[in-house]
Amino acid sequence: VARLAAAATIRDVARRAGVSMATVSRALNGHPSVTVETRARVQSAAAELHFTPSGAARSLITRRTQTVAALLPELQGEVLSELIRGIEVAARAQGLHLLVSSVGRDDDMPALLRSLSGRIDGLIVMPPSGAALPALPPASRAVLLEAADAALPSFQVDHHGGATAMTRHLLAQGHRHIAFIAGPAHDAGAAERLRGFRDAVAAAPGVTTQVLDGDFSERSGHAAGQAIVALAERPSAVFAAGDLMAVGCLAAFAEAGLDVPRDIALAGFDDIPMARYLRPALTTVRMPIAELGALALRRLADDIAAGDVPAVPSRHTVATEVVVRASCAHVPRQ
Amino acid sequence: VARLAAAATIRDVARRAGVSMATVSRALNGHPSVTVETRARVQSAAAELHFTPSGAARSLITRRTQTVAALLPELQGEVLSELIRGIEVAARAQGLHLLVSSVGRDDDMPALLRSLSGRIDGLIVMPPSGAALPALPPASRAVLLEAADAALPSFQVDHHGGATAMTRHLLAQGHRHIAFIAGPAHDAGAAERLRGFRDAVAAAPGVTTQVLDGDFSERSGHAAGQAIVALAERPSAVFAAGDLMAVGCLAAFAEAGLDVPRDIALAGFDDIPMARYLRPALTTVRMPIAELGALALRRLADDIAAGDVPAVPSRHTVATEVVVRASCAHVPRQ
DNA sequence: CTGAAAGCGCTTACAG
DNA sequence: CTGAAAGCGCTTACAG
Repeated sequence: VARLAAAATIRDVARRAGVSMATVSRALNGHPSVTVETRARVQSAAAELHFTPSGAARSLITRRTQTVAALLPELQGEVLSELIRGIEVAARAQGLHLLVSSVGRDDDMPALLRSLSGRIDGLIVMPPSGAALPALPPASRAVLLEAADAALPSFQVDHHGGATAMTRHLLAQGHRHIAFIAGPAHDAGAAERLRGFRDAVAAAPGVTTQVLDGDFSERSGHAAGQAIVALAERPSAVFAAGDLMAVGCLAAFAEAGLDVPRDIALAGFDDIPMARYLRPALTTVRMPIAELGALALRRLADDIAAGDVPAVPSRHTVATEVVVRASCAHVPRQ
Repeated sequence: VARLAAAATIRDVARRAGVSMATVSRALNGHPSVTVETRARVQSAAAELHFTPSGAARSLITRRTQTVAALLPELQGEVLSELIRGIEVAARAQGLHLLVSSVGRDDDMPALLRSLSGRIDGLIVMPPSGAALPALPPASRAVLLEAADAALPSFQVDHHGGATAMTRHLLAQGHRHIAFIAGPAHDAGAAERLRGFRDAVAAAPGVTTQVLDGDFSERSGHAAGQAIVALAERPSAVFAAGDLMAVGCLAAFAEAGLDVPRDIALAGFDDIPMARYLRPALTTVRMPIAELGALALRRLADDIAAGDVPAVPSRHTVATEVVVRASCAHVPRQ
């Protein structure tokens, strides 16, 4: 039976170059105290043998794996890929490998963390919506995403600020009766969006509101849209806490013969890729997801670089942006 | 300055349990030849010290890292997350960690592979569109995605079959003049879709076709749609090689006052999330992306488990599915 | 059933 | 500038 060739080790290179293993190590790692000739000899020996140092062996002695893990919940397609992209690009810029693992609410986080022990230099954790933060090993470097903890650095989207900004935008357009389709109560981000909406309207006298329940699904948005259509006093604008709910709401309005934005304005939150292709295109709140991931990774890399000095916990909030499209039109004053 | 606590090692556990390191290792790894009492003593000592074995040390001696890498191109949001999800879930089921890295066309693949040496048991590679397959280290286990190679196992979507099936669907609906909006020529999948379309119409006598250029972007689909509208003999159906191009095409038709599907039928390929929310909802070809990733991972895991016996190269094709929605209607025979 | 010892493939003070 | 040696934290024949 044929066998896969065994990889060359530093010992093979040393023998071939006629030097010690220590010299091979120094030559290949760019240590200054190596003659140009020696280095050249080592390099060609290494090349001839296709030598690549073993990451495992190196990690064992240097106590660095050049790897970080991202533990992420099962997210919607676009958000997940944006987040991974942001983290991955930043990781590569730092020379770090990225291990990803999704974690469901009933997954065994402790077991996962144990299996990661000695394989990573730190981790980025985004707990599943509504889940408690898992206990992290005391010696581990970690950064939190969309969650906060007194002991760890964390990065969160400013859901409150985004909802406030969008609500102010609607108010500025003249809307005085606004409905809000909320996300699930157990989701911290959804709760913040609702709070942002409430805070913004509280600051605007004479505005009436209506809050409808939703769960971020298109279906729940559709149901909310139907409920809004049936309302005795119909709002002039609807702010859905998630774009998918806005999509469902839009369909319900179309079915009821309501034109958006002429009869009723509609805004969403998330800026999913579909938002700009809807008819009318959806006004919404964009979140810097990739940026969020990149910031977390860079902070983690900094903390790792700091060595065994404990990280100073700190909370960071990243700003959102209102993206104005056709689904919200100015309401002329009566 | 405060310090992060150093993690306990197997030596600490041994001392605490009053046994040798060998016994600790055996007890913790479920080796049968350990007394229940000894195992219990070791386990409680390990628990008290929060001991978790070092992955690096274990990898060095066992020559297994329990980790595989996925080298993926910069994909569109949904495809990337589906693929990662498929691979990740399958990896977890096998007890493997997943390292992900995106690789652009001008990224230094060899350097990346070198930095991965000794950190992974194998890899899944999906080369960027139009890029040559990188040289893989001879000793590495690898599986290819959306590419083929004589020496490696590979998994590919059946683009040709999907395009053929969709074309047949259009033919069966009575369409005799069909336009095809092609993807970029350098993309192997796009070329296969075009070939599938051509093969299907070649088998149907008396059918006229028209092939327009596109690059998978909405913009190029929009341009193609405008060109189709301006055609002297307008086709009764349009098959866009990608959903985003279908979206652009649909917009061009709407601008020209053409109703889909009454005036003209439209089909896409990919089944992006948006497809079902379009008005009319888009008939398209769905690809089992998560399944593709899962199959590749499982094959890789099998090859790894086979030890140093070289893998038998083989090509696998995963089937697609025509998803019929409102954008294609039956054409009554004249 | 358990222990002492060797060794996985590197890096790094310590000498010279 | 270079080498011999120790050691990172494990696992596994080999004895007993």
